[in-house]
Parts: sequence; C-alpha cells; structure tokens
Amino acid sequence: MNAAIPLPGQPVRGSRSGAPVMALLDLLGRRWAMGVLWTLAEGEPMTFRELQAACETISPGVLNKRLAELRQAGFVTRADEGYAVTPLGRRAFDLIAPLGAFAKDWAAHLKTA
Amino acid sequence: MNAAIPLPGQPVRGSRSGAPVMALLDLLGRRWAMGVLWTLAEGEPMTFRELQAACETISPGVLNKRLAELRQAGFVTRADEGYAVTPLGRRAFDLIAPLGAFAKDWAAHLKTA
DNA sequence: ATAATGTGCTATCGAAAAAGTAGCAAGAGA
DNA sequence: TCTCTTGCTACTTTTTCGATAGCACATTAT
Repeated sequence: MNAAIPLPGQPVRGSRSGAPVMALLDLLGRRWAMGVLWTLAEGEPMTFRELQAACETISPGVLNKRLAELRQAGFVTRADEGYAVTPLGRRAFDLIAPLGAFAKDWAAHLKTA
Repeated sequence: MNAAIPLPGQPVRGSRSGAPVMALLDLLGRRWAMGVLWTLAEGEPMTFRELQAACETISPGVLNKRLAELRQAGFVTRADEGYAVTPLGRRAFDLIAPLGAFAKDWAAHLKTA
C-alpha cells in the first residue's frame, strides 16, 4: 500500500545502511523521475497539465507519484503558479544536465559501432 | 520476450522522436542501472557474483538484464577477468560521480529541514 | 442561476517489470 | 568421481507502470 520514499540513512535498494548516494540513485532511478525533474527545470513554473503535456507520454498517476516523491525529497515545491524546482532541486538538475551533451556523443558512438 | 533497449532516434519514454537525452534517461532510469554502473566503475573488473554481492540486494535476473542493456548501450564489456566499463561507460560514470557528494549535502539538508 | 470548460488530481484494472528463491550446466580442483 | 564455484536461467509472487475514466472545484460564459 505504501511505497516508501528512499531516504538516506534508511535501507534502500543497493544498500542496507542507506548510503546517501544509493538512496539518491534509488529515488532518481524510478521511472520518469529524472525526466520530470529535467522537464520542470527547463520550463518552470509549470502546472500539472503542462508538465503532463511536456512529458508527452506520462500518465497522471505516475506524474502525481513522482511529484510527491520529489517534493518529499526537497527537490520540487508547489507555488501558486504551479510546480517549480527548489534550489536543491536546481543543483541536482545542474548535475544531470551534462548528460544532454553526453547523450549526443553516445548517439554518434552507436552509429559508428 | 525481448524488451527493447532505449536507443536515440527511436521513440522512448518522454519523447516520441527519441531525443538522445531522453533515451539515456530511460536507459539509466531503469531500476538498478545507475547502481550497477556505479558499483562496477568503482571495482572493475568484477565477476557476475562479485557484482551481485556488491549490490547487496539485486537479484540475478535483474542484474543479468541490466548488464545486457548496458553492454548493448556500449557502457560495459565482458572480458576474461569479468565485467568492466568501456571508455564510454567511464565517461558516463564520471558524469554521475558528483552525485555522491551531492547526496551527502542532500542528506544533511533533509535533517535540517 | 446554470451550463460549459479547464485544472488537479484520484480510481481502477490489465500489463510489464522487479524481487526472491531454486537450481542447472560447465569448468576447476581434490 | 565428488565437490565447489561461477554464470546464469526458470519460476512464482509482489510491485510498479501505463492507459483511461472521471470526479471535485474554480472560472468563465449565457
């Protein structure tokens, strides 16, 4: 019934002791988690439906769940104008942002190989 | 029987056009994908069972599947001594490595808040 | 006042993925 | 040959996801 949100210090996937990085990987490794953060960071603030449309194929139930998790993790907040990333969430996004450029190299690499 | 692995240029979660970054987020956003890459990058080369033990709670079926995906994506190879990351996989790891330090800040932030 | 429309979700249900456990085939060593 | 290790595969249960329907509330239009 309850799906616990991975938090540092508690047993999570990959670590019974809840090593912070494993808790983070568990949280961000859930389907759509990084996609939502990525999309929101590029277009905040966004309403629920805007976010849903931007993600193209996400279902409302999953979006709602990911938003709840990201909010509890302190990465996202909800203001009057819609959802936005917190300063902490912005830092997280800044860390995964370079993946964009890398992904292009990766695509090129796959074509060659 | 075969679950397609996300590739740039093909429809993936978050993008019908297969934007490289979305394909990458789909691939790495699968359960355990980043954890396996992380663990392997820190201890390569590793045998199947070493990797399994290092991940503590992964099941062999999932590990096998993630390894197959990561190999097809060009991030991991299999040599005589065991599994290892490719130069491309190393680059990917280098990008997510800063998450380790960030995770500690995040843990501290959650305690304060 | 009433109806129509938009927003933010929640509910439901079948499908897919992951967790947990058993065990097998192949090779090494005793 | 018997045993042990390695690298998986198979199977069953549990969890998560995906897709769709639709409800409560607010706003605007008639």
